[in-house]
Amino acid sequence: MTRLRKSNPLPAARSILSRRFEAWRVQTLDAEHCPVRDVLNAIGDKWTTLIVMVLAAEPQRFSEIQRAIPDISKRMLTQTLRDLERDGMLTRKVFPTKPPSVQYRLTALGQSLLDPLAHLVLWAESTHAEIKSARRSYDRLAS
Amino acid sequence: MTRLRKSNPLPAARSILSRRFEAWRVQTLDAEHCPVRDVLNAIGDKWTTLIVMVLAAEPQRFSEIQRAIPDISKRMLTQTLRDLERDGMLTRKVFPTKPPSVQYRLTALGQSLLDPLAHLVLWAESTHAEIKSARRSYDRLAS
DNA sequence: CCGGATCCTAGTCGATACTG
DNA sequence: CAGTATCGACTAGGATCCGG
Repeated sequence: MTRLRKSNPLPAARSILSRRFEAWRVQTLDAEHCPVRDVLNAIGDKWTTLIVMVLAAEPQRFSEIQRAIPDISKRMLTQTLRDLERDGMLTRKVFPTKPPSVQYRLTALGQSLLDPLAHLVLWAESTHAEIKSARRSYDRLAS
Repeated sequence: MTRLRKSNPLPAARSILSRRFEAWRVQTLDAEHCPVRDVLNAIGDKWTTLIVMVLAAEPQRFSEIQRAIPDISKRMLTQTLRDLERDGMLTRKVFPTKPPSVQYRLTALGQSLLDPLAHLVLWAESTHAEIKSARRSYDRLAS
């Protein structure tokens, strides 16, 4: 019975982060209280990160956010803002003007998300071309 | 007609990253070729990041990955692995043994994702308690 | 201006059964 | 062992109408 030997480790740098992942992996990944799953579930949807990034520089009003993200519907903007408020990522302040106006502002917790998010954005920008290229190759072979 | 003044900027540090976001915001966010949307769409699903993290330390076989992520179905594991392969994040190597065995290994591109991902994981772990607490408060008020 | 309420569709995901 | 195929449930998300 032919069997694969224990697969050899990746050639180069097993960074500290890699080992961190290993430690993480043996941890609770099975449960619903896994932080990673919970967080990814929260920010992995279509609009959350975009909204957080729009609010990064300064607080914005509902309609300002909507203008910044042209193709979001009011429904999803409202819902996503509510979820973010629920998670303590932003505060919602109503000004009793006429017509009313509502300002959304990142909390300290929300701002703390900007840093890891920025790393992801930079990675996205720097690898986007390569990913698209890989996709084209793959699809070309599959055709 | 009462109208809100231009909202005042956040008190503290407008970091370099914040300004980076501002620059990013004026850019193409409207289109489908926006890198951020594309990438978030790719890694924002339920399993992608978990699989990448499982493969972080060393290449793994199909069933090894499945054991590491107990509640993933074969269907989703296969599909997510295919998507990752298509995006050039990992390579798939079939050993013509009997029964067959397939090894999945992160490419350099896939490994480059580990770094931004690690930041996100650390953030998730360090803020998870606070987020859950915020959620409880919110839900308590809504009840 | 800022939503809430409702309806509806398209995609995501899981369960199960089957194959080389 | 490592998948594929098919079905059906669930849900994210869009369109539209309405209201303070």
